[in-house]
Amino acid sequence: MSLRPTVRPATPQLRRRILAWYQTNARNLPWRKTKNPYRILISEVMLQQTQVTRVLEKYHRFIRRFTSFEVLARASAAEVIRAWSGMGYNNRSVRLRELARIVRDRFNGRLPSRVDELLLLPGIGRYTAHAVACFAFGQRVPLADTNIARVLARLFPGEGPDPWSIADRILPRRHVYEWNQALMELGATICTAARPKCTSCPVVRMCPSAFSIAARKATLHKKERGRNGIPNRIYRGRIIELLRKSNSRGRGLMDIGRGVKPNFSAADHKWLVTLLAGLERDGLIQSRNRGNSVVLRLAS
DNA sequence: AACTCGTGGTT
DNA sequence: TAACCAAGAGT
Repeated sequence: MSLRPTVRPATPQLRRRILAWYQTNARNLPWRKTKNPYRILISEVMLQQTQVTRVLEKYHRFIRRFTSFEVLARASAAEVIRAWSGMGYNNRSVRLRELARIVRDRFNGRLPSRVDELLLLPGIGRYTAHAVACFAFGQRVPLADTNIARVLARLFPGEGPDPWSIADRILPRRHVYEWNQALMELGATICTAARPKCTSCPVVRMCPSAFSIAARKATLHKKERGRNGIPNRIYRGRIIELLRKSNSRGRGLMDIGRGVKPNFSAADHKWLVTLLAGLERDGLIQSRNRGNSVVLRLAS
């Protein structure tokens, strides 16, 4: 019996090369210069489905205005929603404030550090829980986001569709913070979805997919039929954006509808009412009927 | 488990 | 220009 498997995994070399590459190629991102759990959490939630360049614009202003869980918990929903302007997925801002209140009321103002505790908080799923555990609390946990999933799928084709199991298998003992950041960095800057820069890749020699951009599997997904084929969330966003500017509008539904949808007609009334109910249910707005008109405002 | 939730840049 | 894409989460 041999002392080691006949086919030695290439992971040691893979780790070395990727970590070395990261050392000299890491972007200078503000959330990489702190281990403050609050700031790490804010950055990770902002980064959900949102480009780094967009987050960079808003991150500083947000944490300067809301400096801690305590401050964020004390703010009104409307304030937080306004500060979220331009970020998209406005539900995240509401959940972030709810999270801050839970941390204040039930965790003595300190963010839990364990993954299983983090997962119970609103707006925190598997990715964010692991990211916070690793980046803020230094824990040795694997990480898989869309970048890492793409990198691993190209490096290890045929190991199944679950990036988490691969990430777990190749996770190094040490330098886990740098490792997880490096995998994301590689996916974001080199191993990109559209035109991977294989000539600049530190592990091109170990990559079965090098220079063979996997034919984008025809994304079968998402109908998202709204009005005229435009998803409802677009109109939701327009309503929120309107309310960010003018706090309250006491007008007819017709006026509100015309404010967010061209050619808004009486036939769209029911649709708009449903839309507003959804926004209210999500804690983004409050609406009151006042006779023949409606008063809308951002939630308090 | 498919669907929904913004926003704006890139192709 | 229409489609795609971006540090996912909730239902």
